[in-house]
Amino acid sequence: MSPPSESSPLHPMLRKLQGWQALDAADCEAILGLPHLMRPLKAGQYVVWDGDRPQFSGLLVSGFAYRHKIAGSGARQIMSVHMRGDVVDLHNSMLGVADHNVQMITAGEVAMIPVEAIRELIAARPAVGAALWFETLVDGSIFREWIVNVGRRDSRTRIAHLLCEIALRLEVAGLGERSAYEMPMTQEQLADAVALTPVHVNRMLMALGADGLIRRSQRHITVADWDALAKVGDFDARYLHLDRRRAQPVPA
Amino acid sequence: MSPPSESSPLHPMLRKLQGWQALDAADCEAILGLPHLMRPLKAGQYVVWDGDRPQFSGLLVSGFAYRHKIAGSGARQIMSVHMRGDVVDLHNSMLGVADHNVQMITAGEVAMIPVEAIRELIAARPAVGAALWFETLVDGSIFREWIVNVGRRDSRTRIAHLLCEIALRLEVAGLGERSAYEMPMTQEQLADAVALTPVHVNRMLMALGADGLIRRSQRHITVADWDALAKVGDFDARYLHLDRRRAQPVPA
DNA sequence: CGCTCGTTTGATATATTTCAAGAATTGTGG
DNA sequence: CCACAATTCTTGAAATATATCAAACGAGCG
Repeated sequence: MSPPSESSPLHPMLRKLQGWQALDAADCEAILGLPHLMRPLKAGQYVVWDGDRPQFSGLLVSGFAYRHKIAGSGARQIMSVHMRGDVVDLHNSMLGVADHNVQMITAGEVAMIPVEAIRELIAARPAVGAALWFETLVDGSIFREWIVNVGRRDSRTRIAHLLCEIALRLEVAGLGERSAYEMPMTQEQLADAVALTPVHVNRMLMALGADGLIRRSQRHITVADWDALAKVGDFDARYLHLDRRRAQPVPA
Repeated sequence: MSPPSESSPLHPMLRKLQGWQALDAADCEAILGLPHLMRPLKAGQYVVWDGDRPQFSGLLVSGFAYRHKIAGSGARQIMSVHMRGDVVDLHNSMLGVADHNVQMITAGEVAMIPVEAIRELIAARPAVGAALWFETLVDGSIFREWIVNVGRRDSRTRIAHLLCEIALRLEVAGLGERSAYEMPMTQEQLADAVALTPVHVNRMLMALGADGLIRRSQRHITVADWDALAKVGDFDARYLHLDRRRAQPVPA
């Protein structure tokens, strides 16, 4: 298990948490000093299974992942998409029994942190506890927006909304620009995120292209006019609570 | 502002938090000693408006409330339903700016607790912080289930699922039995919770009745065969994390 | 270079919505 | 406590967004 360092794989998490809550030197040291095991994962591999009693909390160091559940009908519903720096199963590990799956979209690496170490950390350093809490509160806000997206927006709007969310989050994570980025998901996965059929997702992507809102070549998305796409997607970034984030040191 | 006491309106919250986390005498005293203002609210009144910067966190003491957002199309999506003992806007008040509305379904009372007092409490008493965190984690789990419900279940299943959730939560809150309870919402509100049309909700309720799964007279719901309804509703209570709750003193 | 997975397109089916109106229940002012 | 108004619930018929089924096309991979 690694010593604290600037190049620690835990660094993206530290940066993210600092966005939510002021952390002093001791807090930072404690975070970077968390014991962890680096685990390389292939595309499609599960990080947590529904029903598990996870002993570790996974921090996504590279690659993309999603949370999902399988309904009784066999249909899959994706509930969130995650990228570098996201703690992908605080929810499951804190609650004891996983109520959903976490699966890799692409290949990547996850730092596995023992739940016990996290519990001790938040007991010892309340500011870190608060930061982690905020992280889960923002996740909650995103879940709420997804309920609206899936429940009360038509297919076109729904997809445009997801394109906006991913664009913005990639930009904030330093993994692309909102105006041009690489979509990490297939259209089938997109479909399970917006609760539509892959066929229909495809048609709507074509339509958004035909209307000049986006351009695509394979998975590469170019957003011609951000404001227009946001309008079509009924996208108001407030729910991401990015404004709550404090000034950050420039990423390495 | 009230002194701590057995009959404090904050007592239902204490009981709920004790379910998530062991609290010592000092923790309990600190919770019951929280400053608060009792606010009577009429049916339909807003507790928090989307966009507000709430200075208080509302604890629902009596009556029912829900969270909702209005999509760009004007359609409303209800994201959760709340009852006695629920803290209805930790989310909004902790995040600073409300990203959704909280509105009373029925008349009721809300204890308004200053956000500052809560922040001080969690700083001073980490166990209480942990309990509140669990509360929001469980809320998050329910949000995730609702994404699935609204996204990947057909109308009949969706409604049966909601009937089960409400039944069970009423029972746990000591406000009814799962086999016979008073539905606090109109069919129009039900519709906005499951993302359907009121007309269609009505038809499906009639259908569930015709199939002998439930009986209704006005808002009174009788569940003839719980297991059958749960099966039709693809309802697996795990997401409510009730098993995490520890033994409780019998309610007064 | 052939296979597999992902995307694209077309034709048809269907669950749910929309529109409309009547019946029942609840609330309210006199 | 009644009568009227306003919700809420119920039912029917027609419209439509999205799903389903099916097949071809394209691109990455061993």
